[in-house]
Amino acid sequence: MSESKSFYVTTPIYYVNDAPHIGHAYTTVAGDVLTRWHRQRGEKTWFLTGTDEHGTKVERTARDNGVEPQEWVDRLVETAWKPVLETIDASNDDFIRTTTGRHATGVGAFWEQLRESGQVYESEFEGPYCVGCEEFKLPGDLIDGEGDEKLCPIHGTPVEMLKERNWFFRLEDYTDRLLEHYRQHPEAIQPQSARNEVISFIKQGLRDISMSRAVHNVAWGIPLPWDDEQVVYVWFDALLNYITAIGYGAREGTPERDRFDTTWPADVQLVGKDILRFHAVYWPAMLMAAGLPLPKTVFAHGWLLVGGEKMSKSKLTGIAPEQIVDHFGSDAFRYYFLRSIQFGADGSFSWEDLNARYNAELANGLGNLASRATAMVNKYCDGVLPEPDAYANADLALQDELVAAVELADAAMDRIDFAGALAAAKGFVDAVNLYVTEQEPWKLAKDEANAPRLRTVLYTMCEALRAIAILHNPVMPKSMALLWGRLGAPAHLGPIADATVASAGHWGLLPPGTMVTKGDSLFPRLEEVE
RNA sequence: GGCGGGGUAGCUCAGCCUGGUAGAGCAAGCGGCUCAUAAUCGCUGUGUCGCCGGUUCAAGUCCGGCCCUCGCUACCA
Repeated sequence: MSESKSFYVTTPIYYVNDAPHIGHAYTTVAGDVLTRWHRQRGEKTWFLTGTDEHGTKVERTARDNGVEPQEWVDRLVETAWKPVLETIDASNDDFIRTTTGRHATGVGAFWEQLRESGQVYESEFEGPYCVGCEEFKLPGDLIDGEGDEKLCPIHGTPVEMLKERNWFFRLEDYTDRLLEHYRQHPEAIQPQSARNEVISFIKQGLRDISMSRAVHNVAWGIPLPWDDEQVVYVWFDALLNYITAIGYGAREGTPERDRFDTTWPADVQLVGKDILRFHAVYWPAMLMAAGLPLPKTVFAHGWLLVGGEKMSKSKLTGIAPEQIVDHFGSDAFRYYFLRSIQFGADGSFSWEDLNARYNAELANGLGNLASRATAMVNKYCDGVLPEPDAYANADLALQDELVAAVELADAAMDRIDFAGALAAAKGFVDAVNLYVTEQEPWKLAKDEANAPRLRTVLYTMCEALRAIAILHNPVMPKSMALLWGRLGAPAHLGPIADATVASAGHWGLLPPGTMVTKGDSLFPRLEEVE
């Protein structure tokens, strides 16, 4: 079995109880674009997303809504989470839910294995407990009362220290191994700032951590195979989705096992910086404990800021993806967030900025260029792509710029630098617009003697657009497929999804004679919103 | 408190590692062009580069101190 390994990309699994907002969509889009780019390099890929569905909160809201937890999460997944994937045009290969059998089986097997190898042991967890909430509280969530007293933030009543019997994972044993791993693999946590935080956290020394909860406190979870009074604590259930989804634990010789062998380890695991520690400390320690390879890169991206603050429901700054997509379309949504925010840093979102960038770069830039080219081929050549005459210096210079742009974009994608890749692509669009203005094909068309030159210029424009379509296809698959069709490319070059990144830089692949059509604007100019 | 980001043009940001007295895009103004989605192309920036001090012939750029802001500092996503 030496089948090639897939380039494996994951998003976090989203907590079903949350309302999907553009922050979730941002992560998913990033994963989708990264995957599509690698797919267009001709690599085998696998892109996973899904939902995290266990825990107290889900259990409680289900009860509040008068339904069983399973019914509740089924409803949320079908009405909220899966539709978002359609909205943003995600091309995930799979969708994992933590309440499904394939996940639960894998989780049980995983922890059973760790228990057998002595890495899980029984002990007591002690923490602040609120009787009103009937649950343990986080020290950081408590509010100060009189003296040393701590109060429950919900009930305002004093919490009491309570003990609970739990199973613990020997996290402490991995302190040095994790530090050593990150020393040897600086690319394993990106960006650098995220890596620093994780390393300084680990350097404090790790402590063993409770990986289960008593059923009488949290019933909505995956039971421990060896202790029916305990369920797996949500994080130690959720993290495992990345391997259960691709067949972890499947028997040798099965297709599932095959999938696992050719997919794990993940190449890029995208996470929001708020859940970095779980992914860069607990998760790799768990994998080490199970003798599995570690993900190559965990990339923590920043938050979307609205009005300078982290988006939040309580401040009513949570924005649903549809709000944007309904007006601008999924392609523009995808383009905007990846283009205007340095991946890894926090980024400001504003409707004004979105609108401005849409009009400047998509409508006036790329879209208008497509209009110019297709309109002129129709006007001057009856819609038939002309055969170019001898190339002049300006044409050759543009061809060189294309080669450079493809290289820049490809290298940027290797760094998971979406903004860099799109900047390179935009640079080429600008170069082509300038080329058109300087070559003045509309003047050439006025004199029959210039017909050969006109043909060359028109061909160059369309061929440049072919490359532009490929370069932007991972980000804007819908409109680039349209553009591909307008150029008459499908009949000769096949679907755009099959066009490789490398072929974008090979000049002259679009054969003269194709039918070029004008069509509606790819990105119509839009009025200000809000 | 400790650690880590960030503080640069009206807005969003790059530059700082490898010092040479400041850049991009957007917005605004003027001009060119007319194939195109009133689009495109060119020209136009007097900014205390958070503050103070130091090193240097020369400092957003290196060093020290300070201020503001965001985040991390163990079992909440």
